Amino acid sequence: MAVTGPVSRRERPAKPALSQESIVDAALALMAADGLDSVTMRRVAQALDTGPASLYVYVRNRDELVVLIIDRLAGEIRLPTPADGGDWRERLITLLTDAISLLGRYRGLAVAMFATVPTGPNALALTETLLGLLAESGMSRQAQAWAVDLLALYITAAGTERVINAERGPEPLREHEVYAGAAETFAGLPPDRYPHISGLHPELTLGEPEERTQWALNVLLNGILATATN
Amino acid sequence: MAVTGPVSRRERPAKPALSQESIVDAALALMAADGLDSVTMRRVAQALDTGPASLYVYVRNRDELVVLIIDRLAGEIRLPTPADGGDWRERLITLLTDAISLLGRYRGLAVAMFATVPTGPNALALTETLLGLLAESGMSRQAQAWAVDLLALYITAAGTERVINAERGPEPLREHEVYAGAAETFAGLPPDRYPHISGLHPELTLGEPEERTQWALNVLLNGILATATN
DNA sequence: ACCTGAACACCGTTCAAGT
DNA sequence: ACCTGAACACCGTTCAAGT
Repeated sequence: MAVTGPVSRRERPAKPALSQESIVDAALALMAADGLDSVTMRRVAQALDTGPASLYVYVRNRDELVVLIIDRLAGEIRLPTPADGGDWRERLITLLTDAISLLGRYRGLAVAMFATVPTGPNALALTETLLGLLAESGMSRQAQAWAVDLLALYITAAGTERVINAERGPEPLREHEVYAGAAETFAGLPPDRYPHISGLHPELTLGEPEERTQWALNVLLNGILATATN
Repeated sequence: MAVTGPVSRRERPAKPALSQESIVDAALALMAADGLDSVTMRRVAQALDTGPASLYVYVRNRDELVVLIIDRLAGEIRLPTPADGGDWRERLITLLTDAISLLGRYRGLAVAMFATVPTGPNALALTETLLGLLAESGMSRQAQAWAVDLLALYITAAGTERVINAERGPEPLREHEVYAGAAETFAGLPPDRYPHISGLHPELTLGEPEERTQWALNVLLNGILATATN
């Protein structure tokens, strides 16, 4: 019958060779499904069909793995080119909006970015692009420098707020809980003790996240253009 | 000799009665010394001379304990009264600066605030005060509502950046590492690939944190006043 | 009702031993 | 050099059993 020999035995999907890249791949799959908290050394190892100790050959520790994940995801943001048209401000707002949306797509990503100064190649390319757009604005050099920091701070912070929407998990989205919870708390407050909070109903809970973000980005750019750096 | 009986035997500092308050007290002591990560149920229990299971009588879980800690710390911020003088803008900036400085004093606090919508009494009092000041500004009602959110987002984010300074731990402050690290990374970058980053030296790393914060707060307020809410 | 010892189901990281 | 089983030192939370 069939010749015996180095037959390709049917196996589970071929165990991928261990490498820094394959480790980040596996981590990213966990991240996409269940957020950064689910990216444990043990679970990443399990996904790669090995033990946790094996990962330490390619990665110093979990923090370094997180840094690698962040830079990989930073690479997913499309950087605008001059060919895209639009003035610096339009292109900048598009870029920042994209970044916030990415940060909101992975639970735990935005929070993790506060703990790290992103210096990976993709993060640097992003900073470079950001600074290029700001350089076109005509603002002072010091304003450009501080602006890039402030904008990075804002998109990271805004990203943490968006994440609630992406909730999956066992129980079906908590989005309702959170929003209703906040609105409800404000609504149920005694007006004599909290006159301003009560009085600002319904404005406090009005507006879609996207609308509020666009407003905030315009606030930042208008403010930066209007504020002296000394 | 001495009368025997209900003598006060020399003991270690009297074991305090367990209560939600004593638990938060113990947690806060750990927090002040080593940051939020060091506030584990097991260590809090140990500080109170009991086992971790005992805490669950007074606190649903660790998350609830963190919420209680946050509100307790929110109570430490001095709220300005009309007697303080100054217009709304001055008083607002003072309040926000104080909040950022508090958030920077406890490692992990600011990051934790992103995970929770603070609805404790002290946090609400802070929001009420903030809205009161914004109400004096003459901006639209919608702008007031969105502004309080944006300002809260900013102070929390700014708080996370400050924390590095408060580093203690075994190894003596990493402050140098971080700052030098960032400056060094930027300085060592190939100018042909990163012309804007390289070209913006030394502005990128210029300015004390306080100076940058004051600029950012003015950016936010100027921007808010200059940006329509629709 | 309040408290707790012991257990359960996890973590990150190290290290000696294998190939 | 690369890989790994087993261990170490931790976690949060639960639960049956005590008072």
